Amino acid sequence: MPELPEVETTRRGIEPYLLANRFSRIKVRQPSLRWPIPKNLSAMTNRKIESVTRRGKYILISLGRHTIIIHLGMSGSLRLTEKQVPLRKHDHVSFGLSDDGLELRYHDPRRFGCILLASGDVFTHPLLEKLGPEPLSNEFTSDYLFKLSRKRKCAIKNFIMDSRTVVGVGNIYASEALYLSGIRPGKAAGRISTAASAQLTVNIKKVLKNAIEMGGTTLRDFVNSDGDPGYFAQELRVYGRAGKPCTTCETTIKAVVIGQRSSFYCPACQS
DNA sequence: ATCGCCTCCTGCGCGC
DNA sequence: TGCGCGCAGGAGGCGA
Repeated sequence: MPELPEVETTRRGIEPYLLANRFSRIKVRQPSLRWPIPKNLSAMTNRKIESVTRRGKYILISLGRHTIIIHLGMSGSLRLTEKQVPLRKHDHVSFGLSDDGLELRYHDPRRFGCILLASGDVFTHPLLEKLGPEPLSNEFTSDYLFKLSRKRKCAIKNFIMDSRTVVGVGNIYASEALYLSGIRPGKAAGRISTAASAQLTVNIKKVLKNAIEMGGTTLRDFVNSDGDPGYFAQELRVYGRAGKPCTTCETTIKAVVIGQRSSFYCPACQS
């Protein structure tokens, strides 16, 4: 389940190899991802790769007029390998690079991810146009979060995981940020105080920044690595710790399901 | 407009 | 040790 930090780490890992390079061959083996891979993806060869950016959990590879949009879903990864390295099961797409004998491979056992193609302004693509601010940007402020949450009855955890509110907050970091902010995940978004909203904004930024920094340490040898920056060894305070003692007060951590997703909190530290 | 449920898919963990 | 079942999970889409 790549969350934003894993996606950003992947982006940073592949960027140096892609920039100013070209795809010499694009081979699609399994086109059935979340949406079918467009047939003309394979035609996107020999175009200069102008940038490798990220919007939310989408990796954007700009080829000038066209942009390849890649989402890793929950089991996807992108790895660089030498072309002669045998394919693994679930290596659905290979992007051969022209310069250096390397290949970018999209691997996704559960196929919840997607690879799409946009032409023109990628930010008007339906998947991108309604996205909220980047969590680490100056646009994501406590004031913004507070105002947007007014009169909202949904759980605060669902609210911060909604990409229209803010992008890139996945299930793990939502639980962690709410813990650090002393807010119960099931609390109605509209009932969050200004102080809690400020805490939450800061802590969302904090957990994501921490994880990205930890990811940075895995960037060495991105080529032929296991391609899975995966879950950084960041200490998780509540996620997956149901039944274990809270690291602050030793109260037993509780698990609840909110919006079909497992959520964890300390009944004493969070209200 | 907002909310909550459903869906896609495979690997894994658990229970027997 | 082996098998089968059920669950997890990002996020768009849809029905209420």
